[in-house]
Amino acid sequence: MLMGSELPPLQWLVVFEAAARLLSFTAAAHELGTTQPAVSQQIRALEKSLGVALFERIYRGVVLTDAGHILLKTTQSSLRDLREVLQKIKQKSAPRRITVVTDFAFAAFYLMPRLPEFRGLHKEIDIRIQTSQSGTDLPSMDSDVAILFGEGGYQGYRSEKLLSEKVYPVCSPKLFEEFSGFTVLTDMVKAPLLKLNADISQKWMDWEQLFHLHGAQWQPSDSVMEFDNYTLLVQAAISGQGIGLGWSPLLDDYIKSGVLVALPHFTVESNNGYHIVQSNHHVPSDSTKAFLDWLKA
Amino acid sequence: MLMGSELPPLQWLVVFEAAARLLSFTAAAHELGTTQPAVSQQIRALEKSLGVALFERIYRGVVLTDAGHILLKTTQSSLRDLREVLQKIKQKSAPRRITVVTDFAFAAFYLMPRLPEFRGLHKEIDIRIQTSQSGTDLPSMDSDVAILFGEGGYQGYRSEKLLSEKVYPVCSPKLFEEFSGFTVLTDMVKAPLLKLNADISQKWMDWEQLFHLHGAQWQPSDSVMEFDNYTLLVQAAISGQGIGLGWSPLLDDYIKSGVLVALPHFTVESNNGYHIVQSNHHVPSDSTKAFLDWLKA
DNA sequence: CCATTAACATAAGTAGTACTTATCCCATGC
DNA sequence: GCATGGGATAAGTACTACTTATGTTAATGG
Repeated sequence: MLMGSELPPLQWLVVFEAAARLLSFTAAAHELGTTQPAVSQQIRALEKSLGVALFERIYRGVVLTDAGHILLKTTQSSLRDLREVLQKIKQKSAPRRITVVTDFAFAAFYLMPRLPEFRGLHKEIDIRIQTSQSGTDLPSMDSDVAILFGEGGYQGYRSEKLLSEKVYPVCSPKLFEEFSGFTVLTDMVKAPLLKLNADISQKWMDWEQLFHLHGAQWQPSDSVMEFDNYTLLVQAAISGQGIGLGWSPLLDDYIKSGVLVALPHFTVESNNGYHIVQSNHHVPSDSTKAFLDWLKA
Repeated sequence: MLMGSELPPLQWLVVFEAAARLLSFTAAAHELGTTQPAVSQQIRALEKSLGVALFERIYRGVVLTDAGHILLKTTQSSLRDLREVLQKIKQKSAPRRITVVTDFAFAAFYLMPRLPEFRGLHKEIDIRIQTSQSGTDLPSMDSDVAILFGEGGYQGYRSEKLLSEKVYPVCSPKLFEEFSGFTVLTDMVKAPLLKLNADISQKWMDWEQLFHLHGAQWQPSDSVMEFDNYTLLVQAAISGQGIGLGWSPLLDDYIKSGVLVALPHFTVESNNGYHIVQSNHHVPSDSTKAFLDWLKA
């Protein structure tokens, strides 16, 4: 008997993959160098262990059920990954593709603009960026390295601080002139404040904390615009709709090019920041090391 | 004997994973409900079939070799994926996480800004965006859906046009005033033209084609700035450094908010565009369908 | 310095699984 | 209504892989 959470014999999945791809038990048997009854029996066993039909038996052939389709997709990608890595190990060649997991803001404002530079240095390495809304879902990430915002110290992972959180208000040059610079904090409420929606911003600094750190009291006023997304907030700031919070160095390029103006008087820092997070159990490949060296430089 | 490209018995990998995780054959045997020699033999067989040592035998235990580390990473993620999907199928529950593969520009300018809206509609679905520099590497993508730029008609895939390529020059409002609008094409060479580096732009329209389609001759001049990355080019356009090419609707938000001004006289369209690409063999899940319906609306 | 211990390796017998061969069954098409 | 081509079933067999028993190794302690 099979235990609930245990895997069935994985050979069954190899047989299933061939049969599902070819939509024929006979053809699958031929490809696998075995016989049709062997395939038939293994598929039957797999279906029994799952309690779900994977194929519908039709006249002269089979078609996949919904469950079969779902299983095929994952089976193919997993088997392909395994085949690939086993091949690589046989040839003793290092992996050339690295996957980086991070959040939308870091990907869009920091990583993507800089990646071509890395590509210039290491043409042979292909970087895949993976972003997810459920940002810190560490256990399910099958990445070489993650770059996550937080306090650091992730259980079961090595983490290293890449950037400390450093926040300053930013606005368009036009708005900056209009108010002839903002010299005291209370000036700022004259302009609309651009704010990230609470469940998006997660651990990021918000206006309330910034005011508090400067010894001022934040009072929610009408002149606040909420955004679901940092990209949209930055766009609004650029177009002069209000004052946003800028993370250094995410927005450095925008400030350098004059699209945004920083109000450095009101800069605040915290113990949070972006961390390079890697699994304890994995030794980084040479490609990963090259990427991290470049990132830290 | 084992054929070159074939997989070894996958049970070996399950045993390997346990042994590598626990760094003990005895403990792995205990976890798997078997005996230490069984583990020892399977590891030996796996190492023999790969021709590489996976463990280094040290006093009272084992440690992973480099090859062992590499194999562990992929093995863990693949086995986790398989366990997950088999569990899901047993419970007859639909997948709730979908992975979208696309290019940097589409991700940064179109998808990411709009995703919070989708999240509002479907809180239970977690969207993962995966971008890669080797954009159209279709066979190796294990995604639910890809959104790729090109002509459509990918071998072995269903594709459906999402957006037609529609390009117009864009610049900052300031530059636009400065030249009191650009009314004829040749006006445009007065300002610096922002250009994507050839090996990045791939199939995208470039200035040469745009001039050609308007019956004008493009002559490379000094007033051209090259960029490795569309994000950087757009930043330069926003900050008034020159005229860039804007893809509709990627930059619509910027134009709507007044950060950029479009020069619609010179709009050109092509048969290229962004296509929704899905594998022929996979039936989209309900989550995927919901995402695609939202995307097309 | 030798005995003990705790890890993995090896060897050989055994048990159980899974493959093969042969046959059956069913739906279609001529 | 018979031939065809696909999968299902059944039973014997062969082979794989597990178990038990023993060997090997290296560090520790008396």
